[in-house]
Amino acid sequence: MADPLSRVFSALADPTRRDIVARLAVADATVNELAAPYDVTVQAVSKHLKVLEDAGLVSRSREAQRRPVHLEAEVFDLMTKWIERYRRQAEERYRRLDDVLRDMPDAGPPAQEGTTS
Amino acid sequence: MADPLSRVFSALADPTRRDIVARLAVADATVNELAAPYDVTVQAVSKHLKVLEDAGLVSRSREAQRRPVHLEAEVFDLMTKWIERYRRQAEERYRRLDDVLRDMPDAGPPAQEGTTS
DNA sequence: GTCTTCTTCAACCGGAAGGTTGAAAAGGAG
DNA sequence: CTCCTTTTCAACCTTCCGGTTGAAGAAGAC
Repeated sequence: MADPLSRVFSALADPTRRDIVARLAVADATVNELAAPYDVTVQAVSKHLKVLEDAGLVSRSREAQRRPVHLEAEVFDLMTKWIERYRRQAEERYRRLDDVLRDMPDAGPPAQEGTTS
Repeated sequence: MADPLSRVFSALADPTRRDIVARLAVADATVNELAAPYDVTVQAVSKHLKVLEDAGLVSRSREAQRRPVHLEAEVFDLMTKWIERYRRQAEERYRRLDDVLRDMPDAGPPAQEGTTS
């Protein structure tokens, strides 16, 4: 899976990873601290962090043996832009459909609407 | 995978499905029409549409044998809200960090627990 | 040096994802 | 009714994903 957008969406498709992101939004944390609340092994959380890191959502620095994890907010823009683009497009299309229907009082389409029975 | 947010993120983690969404933002389409550009079988696209439908991103009506697929824009809000929340939080924290660093020319404690008096 | 802590690497396992082929519904069109 | 089109269902296969255990790096602490 090469493209960045897929990596970000995929990374956030997991509830545990979203929870990690939520906690990192409050404060940086180490792998051990992050793993504490969950009943999975530290290794599993380390894997989750690798996924988040590959997606560009977090970065890790070094501080003695510890590797504090930091949330990188910029990548969110990628998603937001993608989402907003198609949302706007879809909503505009929706609006336009309303207009078309208003301008078309006749010309019975096959849609089984109420049909003025 | 029960929760709606995971379903939406997961659905959009696939490039083909994102492309389908992009095309549906322009106009509704049938399964056959949607499948045409890709070099996968129609069945595969039908599966993709099922994923998108389960995520609430598209809906299907019935029109003779055809099942026109329609993009539902509302679900995007779920994601947008989630994303914006943590992005804002992270950015605010970033700003605050700048302030802290400016007010703290020295004194480097390991900054373990919060104790944000 | 040795010990301890924090983290990651490697191998493995079960299940879900995305693809295929083949057949079956569902509904016109002849 | 018989065909044809559109779509989905059912198996099946392969790869990826999230989890495990066990061992190995990395960097203080003693």
